[in-house]
Amino acid sequence: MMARLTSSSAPVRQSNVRAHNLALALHTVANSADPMSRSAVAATTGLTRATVSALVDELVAGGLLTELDPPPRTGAGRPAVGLTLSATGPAGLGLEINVDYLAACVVDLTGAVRHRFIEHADQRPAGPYAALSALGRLGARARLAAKADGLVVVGATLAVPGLVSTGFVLQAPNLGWQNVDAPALLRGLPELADLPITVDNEANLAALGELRVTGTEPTFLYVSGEIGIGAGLVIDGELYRGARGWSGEIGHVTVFPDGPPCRCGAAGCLEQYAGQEALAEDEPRAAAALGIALSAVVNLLDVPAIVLGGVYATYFDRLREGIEAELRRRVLTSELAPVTLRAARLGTNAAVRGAADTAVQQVRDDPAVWLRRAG
Amino acid sequence: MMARLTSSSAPVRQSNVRAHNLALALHTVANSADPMSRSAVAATTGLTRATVSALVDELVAGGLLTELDPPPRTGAGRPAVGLTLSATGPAGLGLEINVDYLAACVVDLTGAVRHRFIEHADQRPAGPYAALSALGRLGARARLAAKADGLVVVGATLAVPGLVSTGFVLQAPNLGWQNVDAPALLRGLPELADLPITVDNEANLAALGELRVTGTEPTFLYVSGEIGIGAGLVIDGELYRGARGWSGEIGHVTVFPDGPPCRCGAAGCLEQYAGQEALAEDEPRAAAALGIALSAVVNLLDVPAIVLGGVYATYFDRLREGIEAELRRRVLTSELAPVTLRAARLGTNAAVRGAADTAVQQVRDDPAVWLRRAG
DNA sequence: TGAGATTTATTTAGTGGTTGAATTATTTGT
DNA sequence: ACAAATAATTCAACCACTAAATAAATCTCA
Repeated sequence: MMARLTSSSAPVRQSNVRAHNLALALHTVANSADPMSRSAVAATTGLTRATVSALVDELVAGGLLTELDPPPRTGAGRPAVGLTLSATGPAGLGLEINVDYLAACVVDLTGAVRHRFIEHADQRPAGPYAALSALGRLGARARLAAKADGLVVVGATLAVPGLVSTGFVLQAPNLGWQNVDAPALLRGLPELADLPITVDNEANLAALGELRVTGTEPTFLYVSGEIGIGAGLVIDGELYRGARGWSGEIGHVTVFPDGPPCRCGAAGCLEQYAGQEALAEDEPRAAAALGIALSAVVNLLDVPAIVLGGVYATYFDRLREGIEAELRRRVLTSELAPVTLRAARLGTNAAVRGAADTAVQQVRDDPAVWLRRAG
Repeated sequence: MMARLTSSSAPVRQSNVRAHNLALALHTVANSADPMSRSAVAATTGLTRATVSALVDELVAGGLLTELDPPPRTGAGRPAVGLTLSATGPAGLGLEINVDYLAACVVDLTGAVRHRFIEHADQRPAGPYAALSALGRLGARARLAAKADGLVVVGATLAVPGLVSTGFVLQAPNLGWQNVDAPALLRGLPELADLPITVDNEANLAALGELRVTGTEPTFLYVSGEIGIGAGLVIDGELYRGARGWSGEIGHVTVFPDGPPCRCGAAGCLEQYAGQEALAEDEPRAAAALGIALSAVVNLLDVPAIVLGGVYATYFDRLREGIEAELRRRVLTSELAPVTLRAARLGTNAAVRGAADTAVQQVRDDPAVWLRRAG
C-alpha cells in the first residue's frame, strides 16, 4: 500500500526515518474508520507516544491531519483528541480522455471526490491538440473549484486508453493517436503550467480507483471491457506496470490461435471474442473466451481475485457463470482455492478517480515533501 | 535485488538505519567486480567516509568482508585496502529432489558453489520419507564439508517439482507426492535439526539461480521444460510468487481450447504440446505452442526477456525461430521493442544452486542479524 | 465536594547513528 | 627531505528515537 522507505540502493539517514514514520502515522490515521487519538496511533504503530505526539503535531501543523474539536466521550481518564485526515489539505487532479468524453476530477486526502466535470463529445475528430486543450480547460476549472474549497492541487494524472511510455502516449488506437506528448500539451495551458503531470493507461488507473474504493483485496486483476480490452494488475496494493509500462494488454492474449484476424496483426485475440462488439453478438462465447484468458492469468500469476469493469460490469450477471466454468476447469489450483470474481464497484468514473487519487497518494506516501513545501 | 528496509507498516528506528546501511555497504562491495576501498564504497553509496568506515569495520569483524593484504598499487596517496566478500563466512545449503536424482549444494557469500553432491536414482518408488531422509543425509554431508572449509551454513532451501504453500508440498505430481511436510521430515535428521529450512518450487529457484549467474537482466521469465513445464517470474531481481505461492504454472495455460485433455482435467494445456514427450514428437508444433503461451505472458506482464531452461535449453537452437515467430506476431508491442529470448546458462544445477543462494541471500540482504549472531 | 483512579499528552534525559571538519596515515613525485 | 595526494580515523554536533517522569483532563465514589 505504501511506497518503499527509500530505494534500496540509497543511503538512509535520520531524516528518512522521520519521513517514514510520518507516513506511517498518516497511514494509520487514514486506514482507521473512526478518528484516532495520538495514543491509539502509538499503540497500533509500535512507536512511543512521545514520538507519535511529535509526528502528529507536525502533520497537524502541515494541514494533513485535523484535530477534532468535540472530544469523543469515553470512560475515565483525560479525553483523547480525535485525529482525522484533513479535508482542506492537498488534493489530486484526475484527467481522462476517452473516445466519447472528457473528464476531470478532484480527490482530497481523505479519498473523497470533491469535484467532477464531464464533457460528452466525440474526441476522435478533434485530434490531440484540440482535445487536450479542452481537457486542460476542464482541469483548470476543477482546480479553481478546488482552490475555492481550500484545497491545493499537488499534481495531475491523465488517463488515456492506450500505450504509454515515459509520459508519451505511444498509441491510442481508439482515439487515432500516435506519439503524443500529452503532458506537454496540457502544460501549455497557463493554469496547469506549474503542475506535475503524469500519464498512465486508463485500465491501470481504473484498477487503482477500484483498489481505493474496496480497500479489501490488495491483489487483483481489473479487466476493463470497452471497445478494446485492458487490464490493470494490482499486486499487494501496488500497480504492476511491467518493464516498460505496457502490461495489461489482455485484449491481445490469444484465445483461439486459428481464430479470426485481429487489427493488431495477430489472430484469435481475446478482443475478437469479448470486445464490446463481439460481446453484443455472442455473450456465451465471450464469457468462455474471457474465462480462458483469465485462466491463463491465474495460472501464471496466482491472482486471487478478478474484478470486471466497463461493459463487463454491466453484463456481469450474464457473464459470470460462463467465465467461472472455464476458471474451474482450467485453473490448476481452482480446487485448492477458488478465484473470486466480482463486478467493479465504480462505474465509468473509475479511471478519473484513480487518476486523481494517484496524484494525492504521493502525499499520503511521503508527507515529508508536502510538509517541507507547506513550511 | 535487496529486500525492503522494513515492512512499510512497521516503525523505523536508528537501528534499522544501521541495518539498512550495513546491507547497502555489503551489496556495494558484492556488486563490484574488483575489490573496493572504503572510500570507493562511500563514493558509490553516498554515505560519508566516516560512516562507511564504521560499517565496514563491523562487517569485517563479523566475517562478512575481508581486507586484502596486498594493497593494489595505484598512483599517489595512501594506498587503499581492498575489500571483498569473505569466502569463509556464512553459506547456504541448497537441496533438490527430482524424479531421478537428489542433489545438495553449498554456496558461499560470494555466490561460488563450494560443494555439490548428486545421487542419481529414481525417487518415485521411495516415497517422501525415504527420499527426504536420503536427501537429508546428502545435505548433512555437504554441511560437514562446508564446515571443514570454515563456512557456517545459515539455512537450507529445498527445491521441489510441485506446488508449495507455507512449507508444505501440496502436490508434486511427477513424484506422486501430496501434502508432505518436507521441512519437518528433513529436520528429523539430527544434523539438520537446528537449520532453518524453507521449501520452494523448482522453477522458481532455478529462475533465481539464473538471475545470479547472469546478473544483467533484472526482469525475466524463466521457463523450465521438464516432464511438466514450470516458470519462475523474476521482477526487478525479486521472485514473484503470487498471492499463495502458486504462480508460474505456465504448463497449464490453455493454448488450443479444444485440444487434447490434460491430466489436470482441462484441455489443450501447453504441456500437451510442449511437455518433454510432446516435444520429442513434434518440435515445430511445440515451438509454436510455446510461442503462443509466451506471447500471452508478454502481453499481460510486459516481460522484456525470456530464459529457456531444462530441455528447452538443450533444444534451444531448434526451437528459437518457431517461438520468436509467434512472439513477433502475437505480442502487441513486439514492434516497439522485441522480446529477448535466450537459453539458460545454468544446466540441471540451476535449481539447487538457486536454492543454496536463496539461503545465503538472507545474509546479504540483512547482514545485521548475522552480525548479532556472530557477536 | 474532593481525593484517588485513569487515561492522554508532553517534557526531559539518554542513546545510537549520521554528518562534516579536522586529523592522522601512507604513499608518490621532485 | 618535503610537498602533494589519497585513504582512513577521530571528534564534536545534530537529529530522531526511547523510556521514564510529569502534567493535564476527566471519571468515580465515598
